[in-house]
Amino acid sequence: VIAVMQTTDGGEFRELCAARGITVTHQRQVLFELLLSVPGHPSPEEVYLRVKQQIPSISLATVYKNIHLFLRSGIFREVSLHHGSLRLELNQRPHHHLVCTVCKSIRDIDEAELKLAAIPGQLPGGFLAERFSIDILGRCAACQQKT
Amino acid sequence: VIAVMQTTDGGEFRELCAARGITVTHQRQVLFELLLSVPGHPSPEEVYLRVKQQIPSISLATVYKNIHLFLRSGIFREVSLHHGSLRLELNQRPHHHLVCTVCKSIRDIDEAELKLAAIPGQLPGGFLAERFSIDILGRCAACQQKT
DNA sequence: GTGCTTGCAAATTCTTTGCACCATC
DNA sequence: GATGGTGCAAAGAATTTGCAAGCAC
Repeated sequence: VIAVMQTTDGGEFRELCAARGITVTHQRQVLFELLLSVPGHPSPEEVYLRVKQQIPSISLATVYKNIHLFLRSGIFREVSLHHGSLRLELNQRPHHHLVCTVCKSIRDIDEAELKLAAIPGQLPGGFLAERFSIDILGRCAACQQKT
Repeated sequence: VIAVMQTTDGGEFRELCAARGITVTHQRQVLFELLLSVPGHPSPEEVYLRVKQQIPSISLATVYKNIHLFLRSGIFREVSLHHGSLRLELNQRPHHHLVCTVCKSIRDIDEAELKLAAIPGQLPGGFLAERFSIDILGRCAACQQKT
């Protein structure tokens, strides 16, 4: 399911918000339109610097609050879940991860339990692959019950 | 290739260090043995609290420095690359990521370019999968040249 | 003995929070 | 006009850095 449409006519954002019970503000509207147009995987700080060009008075706190609002309501996603700090991988067996999007817990699953295709030898941009890592995102049993 | 063997007889760590030109210190040895025995995906802070039980005088800074040393020399890994801050996913097409372990850049690759197996419907621990995300880790073209 | 490592404290970076004022419904 | 949002500044995490003293080779 694609949460965000490609068009950018402004009315669309109001609909997204209406459907989720989110108040529409000027800051949110501009932030939303900007995020649709930004390439790559920007950090909140990078986003802030860009929005600032359209709303010079906007604060970094507002950008953070609204980014989190968008993430919570499923309008945008994180690249990979941000655990707030570095996490070490100590499991030496080939495995992948079941990551809970609610509590951010990580559970390992043996590679053998997933039937995988091989990585193509040839990757775009001359990228040299060394290994790969699959995150299966969803809800752990405990967080399903809390709903 | 498994960088770390299963045995924990102490001499092994010296070999690992010798092979990489790393100085062996008491702190490093204890940290290494501890990491081999810790389950899950601990943060530096969690690791610090545990090492402290064996070396009460150890500092958090030393734990950080040595964790990074271990990561740099390939003795341990991160769960997923830590970019220092939250990163937004704005690409609305189904895709995965080519992540450079050197410069930490993220390049998208269309899902169609990878032939994938489906996720099993039944996952351990009653985990409810919503989507999945593949990181292909390696070196981007630019970082390959710098070597 | 030399050079790298440690521990401490201070500095940075990233993110969140409290609060007075303002905009939206 | 009530409710929730914004901007500011301060507080809080997470991480890094500078430096004097100590350990490894």
